[in-house]
Amino acid sequence: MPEANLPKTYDPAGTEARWQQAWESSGAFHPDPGAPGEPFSVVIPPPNVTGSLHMGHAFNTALIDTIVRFQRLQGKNVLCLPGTDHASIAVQTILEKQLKAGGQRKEDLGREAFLEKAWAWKAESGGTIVGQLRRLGYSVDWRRERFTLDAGCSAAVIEAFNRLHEQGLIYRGEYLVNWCPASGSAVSDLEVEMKEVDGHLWHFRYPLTAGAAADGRTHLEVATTRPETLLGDTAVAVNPKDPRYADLVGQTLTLPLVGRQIPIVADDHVDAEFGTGCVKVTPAHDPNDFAIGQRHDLPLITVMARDGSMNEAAGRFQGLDRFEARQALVAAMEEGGFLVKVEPYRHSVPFSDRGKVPVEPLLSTQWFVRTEPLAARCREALDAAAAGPEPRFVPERWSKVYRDWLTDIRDWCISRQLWWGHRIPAWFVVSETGGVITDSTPYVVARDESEAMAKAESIYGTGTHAHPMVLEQDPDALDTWFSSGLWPFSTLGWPDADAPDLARWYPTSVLVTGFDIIFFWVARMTMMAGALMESRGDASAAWIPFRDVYIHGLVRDENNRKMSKSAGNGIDPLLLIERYGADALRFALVREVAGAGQDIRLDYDRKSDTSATVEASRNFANKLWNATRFALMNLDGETPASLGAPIAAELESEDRWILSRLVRTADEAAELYGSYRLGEAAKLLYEFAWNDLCDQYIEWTKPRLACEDAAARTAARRVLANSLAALLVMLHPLMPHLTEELWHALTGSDLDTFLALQAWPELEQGWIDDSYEQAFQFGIESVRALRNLRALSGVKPSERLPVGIHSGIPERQAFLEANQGKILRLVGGSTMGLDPKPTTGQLLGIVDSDAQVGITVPQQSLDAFRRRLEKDLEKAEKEIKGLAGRLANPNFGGKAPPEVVAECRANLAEAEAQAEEARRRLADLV
RNA sequence: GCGCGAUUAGCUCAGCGGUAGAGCGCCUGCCUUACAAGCAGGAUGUCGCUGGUUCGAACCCGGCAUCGCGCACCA
Repeated sequence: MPEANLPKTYDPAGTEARWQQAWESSGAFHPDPGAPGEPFSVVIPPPNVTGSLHMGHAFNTALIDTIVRFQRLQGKNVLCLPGTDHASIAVQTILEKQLKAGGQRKEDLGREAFLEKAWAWKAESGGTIVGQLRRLGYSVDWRRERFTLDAGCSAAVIEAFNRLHEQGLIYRGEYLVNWCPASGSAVSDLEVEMKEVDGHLWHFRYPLTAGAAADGRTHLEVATTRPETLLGDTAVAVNPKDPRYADLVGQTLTLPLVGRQIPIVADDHVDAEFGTGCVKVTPAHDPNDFAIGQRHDLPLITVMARDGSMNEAAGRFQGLDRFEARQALVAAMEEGGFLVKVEPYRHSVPFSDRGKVPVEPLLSTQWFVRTEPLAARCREALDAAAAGPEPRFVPERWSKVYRDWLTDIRDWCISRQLWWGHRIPAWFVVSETGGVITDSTPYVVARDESEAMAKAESIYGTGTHAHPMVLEQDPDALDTWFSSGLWPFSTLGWPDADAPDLARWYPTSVLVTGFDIIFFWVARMTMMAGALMESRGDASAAWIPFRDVYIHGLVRDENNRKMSKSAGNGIDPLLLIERYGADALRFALVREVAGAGQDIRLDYDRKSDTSATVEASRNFANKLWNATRFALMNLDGETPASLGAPIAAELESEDRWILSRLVRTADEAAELYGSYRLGEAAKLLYEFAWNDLCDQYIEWTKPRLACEDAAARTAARRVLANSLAALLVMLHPLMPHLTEELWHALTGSDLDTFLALQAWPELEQGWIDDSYEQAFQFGIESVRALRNLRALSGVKPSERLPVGIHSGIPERQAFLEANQGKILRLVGGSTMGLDPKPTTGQLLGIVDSDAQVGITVPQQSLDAFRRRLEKDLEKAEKEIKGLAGRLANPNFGGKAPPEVVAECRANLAEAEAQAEEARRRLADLV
């Protein structure tokens, strides 16, 4: 519990743990779908259970939690739902690596034992992750925590697969897929990363079957970066417009080493300008060649096995690994006189994201999602929604990236030859094909085995077919992103259309995620929703699973590299939390965010595990701590509630000023938070708290808090207590633990009442007042000018000196008379004169053209003072020159808006007056 | 090749038509009892280069340069 006397420095560790525990055990963030309040919902991007969280997760968490905590303060019925992702291929890769280290393969364990291991891994990693998320103070509903492979999500996957299949949106077929030999699985296009590598371009001679052409040519020359695929060549292609080869099209070549006769075909794909203009065509091993093969009805010859070695079709190269085969083949070609030359060649090679090896385009029978109809629906929602694009991207530019990807999209290969994941709900009728699964084994898609059996019976259960009917479920698993694509509705209870959470919180309010998974995840979710949630919709796109998509940048390290586990430059968020506190880390991350979703850079010293950025936020936390400590010391047991709201009649200058600033800040902060400009909200509140409340208000009001006059003291207490309480509420989304702690200390609220569930401050708009703000600003500037003179004078700070301030403006004079005592205290003055006449022994300074200040000093430090005056003069003269130049331009007077011209004139007069004043002072000095 | 972003104080970044700001760092002085994780005062910039639009450009438009990212790729 908050201590009556707060210690001098804030210690986050105990405080944070205490409130995390209190929030969770009280169910503070466990919303009731039946409760009132506008619904606001977020499902968090589920982290992969691949180990522990990195800074990117902490960043994402800080942003989401700031948003949902703000919305809670707005009185909405907020659901923030947490969970984790089973990360099929990533986790399986980790586990297989572990097995390999122990000299085992997954086949040695068997499917069941392997899955047990995987679940054990999930339990450990998931536990670590959830622990880390708790340490950040995430205000999610842990009672609704989900896992993409839990019973509910699995049921959703089966249902989704069946419905998509029924709609003709899932099909099975043999196509060229990206095969990852390391994982032993197909992967999708998105899981392939193009990398530049230094390779070679081998030029080969393919002899004409006819011996020699009319012009005497005996062969064509082709070039390749992958000689081993030669064994699967079934044609050589040239451009149809290429005059060099026009007469050869239709003839055949003899494929070296193999002896196969392959045709010369004409195809537009071939660039006549590149190389010799002849391309070898290997339809079974290259996507472009596959397309050429389709157009020319070429045979497909697969020469490679799934482990990346050469197969029986490779003849004498069979059994060799694909890279060994390359060497062997080149050697054989050279020996046979078919090698023309070898050039070094830098080119892009597709690599598997997970396996980190080159992927092999391979013919394979897999399951696919037909994406175009789904993508079309998403594009329509983006372009045609009456109420604006759905979803709405923030920043908007990402919608173009999203749309472009949904245009010309290719079908999505969803089957994976993996064990860890959702097993595909399809059953092969193996009794039809001798007990084994082949590409031609018939299958049924069903919700479970008994439904599958019933379906199979109805189709194959008659007459000629084998009995008894034997089914075997497809051994393959689904792409992880298939279940992730259902996340916004599977977590809310889908496919139960009547699930209360689904009814209340779907579609979700905002999705907050990094741009790197727009394709993987964001687009998959909208596509899935288009097929499965569309029935919800009326005319509008109510099925789109989130209204807004807030895209944030990546966290980069001190060298501007993306922080990632694989690069080894990640920073464990817990390290920084332990050193500075979760609030400091959160505030630092959010504060770094610029408006446009730029990447953020977190500076970090790896030797000492320190970060200047986070430290600055920690210091801010400590500042708030001490401001509250100061308030408590002066409130004498009173609270904002017991004191009541400030009363206009008893307010002094600084009260009116801080209240005006407070209301403005609250309005602006609400606007910024609500429009996802979180970094700006953080900076605004930081400045208000530190500059306005602490540096100015508290300092000006100290004399009243200490004075004998009970009425004056109470007035000051009211303003201080209320301003601070409002500030703590406004900062709560950014620094939840600290503000919860301080708010309890300040308000004396019960333990089971939470700041997290309070309302955003309701403040009197009437407190906003420009004239008070201006008058007080004059006070601030006068004090600064006097302090500056003192600093120049070299007089000991402890020595009190007579000061003078002069202004010709009645309001200012009134302000000065009313605040003499406070000003004297702030500048270390002994007496204050309001006399305009400079006297000898005074150092004089300028506030503006109206106001001058002076201090009386025993000995003047004339050199420093002169330098200051010269500098003032120089500055004023420079300004005069600029302003006069502008005014002298006849076009300026004619075309610029009158108020700009007037302002310019006023500034000129001001600068001239200041210059004049400075000259006079300089003359006096001599 | 197509597209996107960045280029502002020593560092990290705001600002996006009226003559430049913050944090950190730096200089000077302060343990002024809320806070030295602090206070006060101060210094620091041909706003990447180059044309143009405008009375006026860090900001708008056209080039160029450098860095970074995405997509597509020619064997």
